[in-house]
Amino acid sequence: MIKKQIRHSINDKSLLAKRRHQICKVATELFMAQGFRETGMRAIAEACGLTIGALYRYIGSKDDLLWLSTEYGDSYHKQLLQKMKERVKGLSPVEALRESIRMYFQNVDEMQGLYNLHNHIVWTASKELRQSIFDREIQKVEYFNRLLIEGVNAGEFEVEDTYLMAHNIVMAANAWANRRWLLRKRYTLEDYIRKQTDSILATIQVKR
Amino acid sequence: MIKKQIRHSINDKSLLAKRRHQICKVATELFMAQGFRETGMRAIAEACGLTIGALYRYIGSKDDLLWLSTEYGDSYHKQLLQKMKERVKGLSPVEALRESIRMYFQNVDEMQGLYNLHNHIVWTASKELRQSIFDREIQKVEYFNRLLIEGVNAGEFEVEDTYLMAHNIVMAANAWANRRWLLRKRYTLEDYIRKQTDSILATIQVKR
Amino acid sequence: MIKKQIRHSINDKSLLAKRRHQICKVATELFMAQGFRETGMRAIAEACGLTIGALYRYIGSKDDLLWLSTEYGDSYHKQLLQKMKERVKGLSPVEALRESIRMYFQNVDEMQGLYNLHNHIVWTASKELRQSIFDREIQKVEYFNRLLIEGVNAGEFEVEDTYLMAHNIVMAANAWANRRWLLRKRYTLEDYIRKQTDSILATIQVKR
Amino acid sequence: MIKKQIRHSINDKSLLAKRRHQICKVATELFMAQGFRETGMRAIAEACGLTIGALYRYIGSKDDLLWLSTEYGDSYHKQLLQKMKERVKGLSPVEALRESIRMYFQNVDEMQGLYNLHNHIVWTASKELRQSIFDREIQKVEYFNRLLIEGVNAGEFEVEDTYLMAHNIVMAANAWANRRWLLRKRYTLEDYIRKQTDSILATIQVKR
DNA sequence: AATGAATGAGTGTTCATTCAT
DNA sequence: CATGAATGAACACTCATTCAT
Repeated sequence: MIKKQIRHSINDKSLLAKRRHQICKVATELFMAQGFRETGMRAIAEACGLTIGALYRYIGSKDDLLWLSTEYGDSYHKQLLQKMKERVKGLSPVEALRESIRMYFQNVDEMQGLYNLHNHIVWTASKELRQSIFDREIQKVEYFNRLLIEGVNAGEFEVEDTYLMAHNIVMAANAWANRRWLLRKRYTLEDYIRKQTDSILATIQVKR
Repeated sequence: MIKKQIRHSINDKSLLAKRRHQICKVATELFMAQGFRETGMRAIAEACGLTIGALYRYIGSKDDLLWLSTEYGDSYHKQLLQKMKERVKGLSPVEALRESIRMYFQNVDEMQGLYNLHNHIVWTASKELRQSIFDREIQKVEYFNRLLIEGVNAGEFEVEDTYLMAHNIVMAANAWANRRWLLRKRYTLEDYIRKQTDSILATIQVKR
Repeated sequence: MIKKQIRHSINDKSLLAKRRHQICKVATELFMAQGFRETGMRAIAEACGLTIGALYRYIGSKDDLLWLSTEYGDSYHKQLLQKMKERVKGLSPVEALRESIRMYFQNVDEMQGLYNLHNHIVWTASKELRQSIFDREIQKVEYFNRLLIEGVNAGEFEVEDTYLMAHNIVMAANAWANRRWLLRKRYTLEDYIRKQTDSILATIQVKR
Repeated sequence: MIKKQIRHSINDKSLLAKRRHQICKVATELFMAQGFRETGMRAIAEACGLTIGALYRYIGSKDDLLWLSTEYGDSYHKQLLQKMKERVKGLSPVEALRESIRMYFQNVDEMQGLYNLHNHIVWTASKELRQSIFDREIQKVEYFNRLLIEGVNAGEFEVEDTYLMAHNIVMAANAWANRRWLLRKRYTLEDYIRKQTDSILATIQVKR
């Protein structure tokens, strides 16, 4: 991950971290609700209960907020990947896939705002920021790709193109983030996870 | 479709229509290339060969251009739906699905810019505009849903949740619009269509 | 002279020229009175009877005002040099020097604001701007240097270092621009010119 | 010299004096290097090894630093004047002038930064500060004026206007401070001093 | 019907200064 | 005495929109 040094003028590290977390959260929500360009720094500051001057002690620029949010996203992304890897140790391919999908979709549900924001800004962001966001998605695709390949190798799955299937899984998760309001009319998260998983397994599982 | 009355001050109706079409086309292209906020009215006027003052005789505000572009998209959407319906008349459910997916994905490929623009602005747009954009997507989901239901009724398909499957088809099309640069590294459009279609049919087709 | 293309969005060229002249004059006065950094664009706009938006239709940035003022200065500088050259044609070295000094000092008196501004900003300006300002001064030094050399060649003057003498003449002119308030207590412009000229001639004129 | 009472909140007078001296030195250097407006209080505090809050216990405002730097300059100015007066005791007018010019020009060379800073800020400074800076220059002019008058009285010099000549000497010194980079291409400091002195003496010295 | 100069609220950002701890 | 987080007015600049011509 490309890391960006974000300017600040706060000595107290724990205060910096705490406030940045809050700022990032608030900004993400506002950006989501109104768009990046449409959200003013004054609105962010106000929503954080800070003055504009105080806000700028914790970040260097408006763009930094985007970087901050990708960094947060990145740490959560890494945690998720780590947790999934640990969780599936020793599990059968089918169970591994089930569990991974469940964990991933639940993560998307929890972090909905972040996922949507990143999906949104990716089209206007700088090259580096865009790359940084896409990289994470690609890593997730590759994680599921590996899972599927292992299942194929174990003789459990039969998939023509594991990569495409992995990609579809990630797209289904994205859909829960940005079509949620629509899907929720028909499915709970649990329903959605179960049905999508069943559908995938129906496609790839070797019938005996 | 919700229609919006867009202010103007032109008596000659055919001139109004002609100019609006041009303005909409130019604006849509600029929005796609640079983003909505990033494209100034001056740039639009210039690209249309109009002055700023003249431009405002044909539209009421910058936001109107978004509406115009939606309407523009809407006409293509209706055409597509119409064409698909005609094309599948008399075809077997499998063929109908194959053809519809092919036509739809090809349409997405051709109109990529418009799909991306609308996918993007949907998050910033006013409630009505957002609704108008999503409505089209829902109509597509419903089109595929009907196709699947007909296949099920005909005993050709076995699908637990047709709506979800239809939704996944639409998401796969969207993916071709906004992950194209990534997918193109692995698939041609033809590959992508064939593989996605095969995968879907593998899931739902009744084995005999 | 390095020329800078200054952004604007005015079609009417004569209006552009007229307004720019006014803006430049006003800005020069304000910069002189309060300093460059200390003078806000709003103050300039107000002093011009323009709104801030209108001001920016004639210039591209605050720095442009500095460039504009150097360009004006440059055209006056060239005119002065031209006029001096024409004036001294056929004159004796002594008369040529007398006339040149008179014309130059009078020019400094008239354009006092411009001379002072340039003397002032030269220390904070960009490299190019600084060069552009100094170049003019150097040209003046060289003009007087040539005059002195011609006098020496004609056997009229006896000067150890013509360049230094030329430099001193230019410094004496500068002094009238930026120590004016002090010198005026003791001398009228005419006094100052006459006394400085006499002093110079006393130093360099060959005694017979 | 006008003195300004500068606010502080320190009881220990020797600490106040010590710190102020340091602050003034550091600030003057930064102002010379980057300009007054361009140098932030934070940078000054940091360069002094103080916190922003501590800095403000020793001074009342940023402008005070300019006063402090003037006072600093003033002490050097007084020293110079004192030294020159002592040096010329018993010397002939010619020698007194030679020595004074040499000492003065060397001082300008050494303190170049301070001279330039004050020459620069004089145009932005408050009325009182400006007066304070100019006063020193006037004192120097008067010093040389007296020297010249004494020479005239002694029958050694013949000068129409001693004040103007004294003023020219001070301007020549200033030129070495703010045209140094240009003059250095042609003259060493020694050259410059000698040539200017010779030129002056050639003008004023009574020929026998 | 067309022009384009004018408007002015709004943008992101800075920085001298204060004051609770 | 020292700290440094907080303040908020000010800055240069933009741009959708209006309206006299």
